[in-house]
Amino acid sequence: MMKLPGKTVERLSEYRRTLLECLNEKRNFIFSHDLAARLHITAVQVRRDLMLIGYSSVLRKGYDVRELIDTIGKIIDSEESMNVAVIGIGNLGRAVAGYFKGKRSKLNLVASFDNDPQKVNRVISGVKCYPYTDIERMIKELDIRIAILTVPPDFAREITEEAVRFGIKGILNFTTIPLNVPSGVYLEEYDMITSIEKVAYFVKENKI
Amino acid sequence: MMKLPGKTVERLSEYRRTLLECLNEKRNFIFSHDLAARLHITAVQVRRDLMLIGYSSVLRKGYDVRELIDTIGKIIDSEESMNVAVIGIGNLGRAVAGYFKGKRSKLNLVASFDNDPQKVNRVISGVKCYPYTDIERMIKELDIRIAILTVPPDFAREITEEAVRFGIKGILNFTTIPLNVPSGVYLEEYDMITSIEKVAYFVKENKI
DNA sequence: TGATTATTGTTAAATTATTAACATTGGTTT
DNA sequence: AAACCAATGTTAATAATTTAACAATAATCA
Ligand SMILES: NC(=O)c1ccc[n+]([C@@H]2O[C@H](COP(=O)([O-])OP(=O)(O)OC[C@H]3O[C@@H](n4cnc5c(N)ncnc54)[C@H](O)[C@@H]3O)[C@@H](O)[C@H]2O)c1
Ligand SMILES: NC(=O)c1ccc[n+]([C@@H]2O[C@H](COP(=O)([O-])OP(=O)(O)OC[C@H]3O[C@@H](n4cnc5c(N)ncnc54)[C@H](O)[C@@H]3O)[C@@H](O)[C@H]2O)c1
Repeated sequence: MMKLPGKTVERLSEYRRTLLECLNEKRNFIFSHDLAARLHITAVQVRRDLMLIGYSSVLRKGYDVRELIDTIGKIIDSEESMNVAVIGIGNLGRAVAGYFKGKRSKLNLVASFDNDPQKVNRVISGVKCYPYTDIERMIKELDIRIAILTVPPDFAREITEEAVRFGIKGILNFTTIPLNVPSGVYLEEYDMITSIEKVAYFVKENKI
Repeated sequence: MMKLPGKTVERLSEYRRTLLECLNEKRNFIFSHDLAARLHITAVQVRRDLMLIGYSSVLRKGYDVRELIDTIGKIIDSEESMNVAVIGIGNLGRAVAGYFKGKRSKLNLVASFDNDPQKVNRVISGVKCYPYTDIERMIKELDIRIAILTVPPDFAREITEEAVRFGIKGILNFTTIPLNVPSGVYLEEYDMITSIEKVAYFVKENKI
């Protein structure tokens, strides 16, 4: 399977989430335009994405929900589950940890790291917090591949550099500092302020 | 000024954040490639974006940091400041509120709403929490335009429908439910799980 | 001063992403 | 069974976004 466009990967994740909702509703088949409507995109887009992963519908009943969930899993999940850690278990870190814990079977949140003595060696939001000084050892011991970065901006660069050196292969950066990673490490950044400013801009423009 | 592409608006917000950092460092001028490097994009992209907003550099010293900050503000900020509320002041809501409070001069977080009796009528993460039942009155009284939605997924649709009816013009949706809004209302959605799954996918692919 | 260099703004080209078009498939209806 | 229909997979067209190319400008230097 050739590497998929990032946008398609994002949508596959969304398809799966939506399909899981379908299962809850005891819906076993779904048409492309139905799935599309739930996500407010076009049916063509759905069909095109599914074409890229080589999934075909059955009969004229639409896509087999369960089967498609599995197929998407085969594409976007890793074979064995992948371990994730939150670095900086402050306000945002706790929210993410609490939310994430136990959500995805193939992605396990196995640790958090912090340097606040009040926090280390406790279970916070369902996940054990280790002292940051142990990060090298724990990354190796727990085979952590992905880090969610929620430390104060000033520490983001240094911590990233270290985490990568110790074996982290993917970073989701919620700090406001753009990071540098060597090739071979995948970086995804999200800046809330940017999102809100974007909303504000289009609200303003609509008014005119 | 014609309506700018969403991507450009996002970057303008990022440029401004970076330029504010420059001011802190007492840097008063910056070259396009410098600004680009800090954000890990290309200099051409910076120049093209600035072209779109009609900003020109001075001399061969690069862009005047202070001036560019102002220019970007004129483009993406609204004339008078715009009021924002968080709906659902749980884990994520509190993180966002605490982070956002007092960050942007033109965007004021003026209220939060919740239906938990333990939370209403208290100041939480620096912002007053009102009972959800007062939302109609408060949106009007405080002239709230933008809502950040951090309620449990099951309530997202209904709350959105009401908020829009009461005058909300922009929504930043952090719930996992895709929302429907009428035209004239701007919607931005962000799904953390999707981001993490995307990271996991590319980590997996890199390995191969 | 005149050549050189660095940096810009802008047009054009390339790339990426989305949407449209349409022939195909197999069920449904008359 | 013939005509019709709904939905699909795929190719082609369109639109959006990014990158490249390059002439223009002014500072620097020999
Ligand atoms: N709260 C939000 O909604 C929000 C939104 C967007 C971005 N952010 C960004 O996310 C980051 C965290 O935000 P927050 O509100 O959770 O802040 P916070 O201060 O509540 O949390 C930061 C945590 O990092 C820990 N920490 C500090 N230095 C550390 C170090 N050197 N090593 C390990 N841990 C360390 C602190 O002890 C704390 O627990 C910030 O960079 C912020 O800009 C937050
Ligand atoms: N925590 C995260 O990092 C995270 C990440 C991604 C998405 N989300 C989404 O964000 C939302 C909130 O997550 P959370 O972790 O903060 O959950 P939470 O349960 O901590 O917070 C939800 C808040 O909404 C309030 N609420 C419930 N029903 C309400 C109603 N009808 N009207 C007004 N307020 C109501 C609750 O009292 C609570 O304070 C969820 O939809 C979740 O899927 C959270």
